[in-house]
Amino acid sequence: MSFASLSIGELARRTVCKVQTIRWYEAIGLLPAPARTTGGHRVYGAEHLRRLDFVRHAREFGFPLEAIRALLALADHPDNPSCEVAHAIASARLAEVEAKLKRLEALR
Amino acid sequence: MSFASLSIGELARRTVCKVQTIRWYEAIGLLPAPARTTGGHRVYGAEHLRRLDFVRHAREFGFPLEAIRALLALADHPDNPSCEVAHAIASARLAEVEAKLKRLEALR
DNA sequence: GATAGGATCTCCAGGTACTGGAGGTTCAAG
DNA sequence: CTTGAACCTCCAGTACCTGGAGATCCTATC
Repeated sequence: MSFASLSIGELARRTVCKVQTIRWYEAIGLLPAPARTTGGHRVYGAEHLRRLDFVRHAREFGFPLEAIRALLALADHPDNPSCEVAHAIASARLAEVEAKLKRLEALR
Repeated sequence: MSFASLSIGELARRTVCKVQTIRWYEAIGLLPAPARTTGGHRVYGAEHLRRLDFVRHAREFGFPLEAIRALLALADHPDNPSCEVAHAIASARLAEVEAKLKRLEALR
C-alpha cells in the first residue's frame, strides 16, 4: 500500500464517496469508527479503504445497505459456512444486473 | 396494440412499476393525468404505456427524475434541434453505465 | 337486480440513502 | 505565528418512493 494513514478527505477521493457519506456510514455502523487525532480528526487505514470500497461497489450493484451489512457480517467471520450463501446472493444479483443491462442496450 | 385501455393495475403490471409509483409520477407531473371512468378510476392508453416505459428504463439507467423530465420535454417537441443534445446525454450516461459494469465485473 | 370481493380511490405518514449548510475547530505550509 | 483549507458536530432538507387507513367502485356470479 502506498500510505500509512488517510484523512477522511483522502479516503473520500480514493473511494469516490462524499465525506459526509463516509461519516454517515460510520453513524449507522457500516464502517467501524476509525482512530482519531488528538484534535478529533478521523484517521483511516488500509482496512477501512477495503471495506468502503466493498460498500461502494455493492451499492453500485444495487444492494440495499441492509444487505451489504449482512454481507459484511459474513465476511467478518471467514470460518463461516454461509460464505457460499453470500456468493450465491452476489451471483444472483450480478445476473439481474446483467439482464437489466441487456434490456437497456437492446433499447438503444 | 393488444388493448384499448388499461387500468392502473394493468399498466403497473406491464411496466413493472408499482401502482403507487404511477400515481406519484402523475402527481409530480411526469405522466399526464389520464382520463377517468365516471367512478374516478384512471384509464390509460398506449401513449401512457410508452411514456412510463421510457421513464422506467431511464430510471434503471440512473437518470434522476429531473433529467427524465427534461428528456421527455424534448421528446414532446420533435421539431426541436436539441434532440441531438438528448441523444448525447443518453450516450454519455450509457458509457458511464458500461464503464461501471466493467469495473464491477472485474471485481468478481 | 343483489352481492361479494378484489381493485381502485385519496390522503398522509414513514423509510432509505444520502446531501448541504451553519457555526466552530484543527492542521500543515510558509 | 498566521492563514486558509480541511475537518468537526448537529440538524434540516432532498429524492424517490412505499405502505397503510378508510372509503368507493367494478365485475363476475347467483
